[in-house]
Amino acid sequence: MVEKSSEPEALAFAQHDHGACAADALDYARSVCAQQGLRLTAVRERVLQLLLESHNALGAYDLLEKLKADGLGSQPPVAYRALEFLVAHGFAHKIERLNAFVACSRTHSGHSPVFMICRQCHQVAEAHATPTSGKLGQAAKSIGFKIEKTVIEAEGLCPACQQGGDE
Amino acid sequence: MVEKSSEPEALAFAQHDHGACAADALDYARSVCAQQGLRLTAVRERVLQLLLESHNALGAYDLLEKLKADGLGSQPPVAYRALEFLVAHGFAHKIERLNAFVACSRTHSGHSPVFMICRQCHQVAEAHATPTSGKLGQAAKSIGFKIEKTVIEAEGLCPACQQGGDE
DNA sequence: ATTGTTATGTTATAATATTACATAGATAAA
DNA sequence: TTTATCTATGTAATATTATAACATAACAAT
Repeated sequence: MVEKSSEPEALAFAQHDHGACAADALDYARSVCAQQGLRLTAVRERVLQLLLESHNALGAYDLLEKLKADGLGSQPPVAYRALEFLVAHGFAHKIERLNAFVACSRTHSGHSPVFMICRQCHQVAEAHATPTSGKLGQAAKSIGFKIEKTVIEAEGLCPACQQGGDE
Repeated sequence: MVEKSSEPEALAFAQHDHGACAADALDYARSVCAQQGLRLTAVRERVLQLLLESHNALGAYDLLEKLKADGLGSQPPVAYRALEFLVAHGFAHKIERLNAFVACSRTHSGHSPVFMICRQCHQVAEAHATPTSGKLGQAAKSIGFKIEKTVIEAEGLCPACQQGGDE
């Protein structure tokens, strides 16, 4: 498995070379797809690129507009199908709170992401947890609930927006 | 503050006297509103009742149909406004994963609910956690993110549906 | 080349949610 | 108790998010 060099959690809110961060992630996706026989088609790759270009979550219709500008399909299913692929294979995540999507910020698979959404600048940072081992996991275990997937999203203010004033 | 007698976490998946559970919750909401000068109007009370009648999450349009049958308003804003009130005051919660709503199952205020959603029977159980003290809280703290609200939703199989076969 | 499979293009429509404005009801002040 | 004010409701229109259905095209494997 190809791995990027280790990186801090919650990258989005930290200073970083975003061009390199996006390029690395795209390379990574390409190599994973090559290894697993997945087809990272033009539409899928472009959607991933678009998601990687910002640390904000993008809605399906935001993406569609950009696809249209590129001469790719402009009807909703085009975006939703690409997103479905990217999410299914861990290259992107849906932020349920926003009905929008972000590129996955890490290169490990099988992880359980948690998101921090800034309500001011709308950037979304991804960190990781093992919810089945924490309190949620304990609660589930104690009542016999079998967790298959978790949605963990915190909303609040990122460091920069706390500085800038909390209007 | 009026309190119901203590109850187990994640009530929904346990055997219980549901009629009493719903009636208690409604009484509780009435007393809180009386104390706080909140107006638990006909529409708001009916929506809460409807949510309390089932441990499944209901969509705004599900509720609207039932309101219509009662001779109450049948346009979307009627349901959304009532839900907004109930959520704002902690009598109900939105399940982001489902774009649907459940009655709050506990009588304490200021809590931070976590939900377990059965993908088979669609029942939703509410438990509680203090996310700011767990791993999410630690991650947030370490990067300086200020959490204001959390969405924690686990999807999987409830005890009954694990028995019944996992089709 | 032919066939099976997967992805895309496209139309239509479903499901969820909000804006805007008019009316009615409750509360409070005069 | 009338008036003013504020809050909630009714209603129409529309925005936003998402899917179904089916035809066409691209790819992969004989």
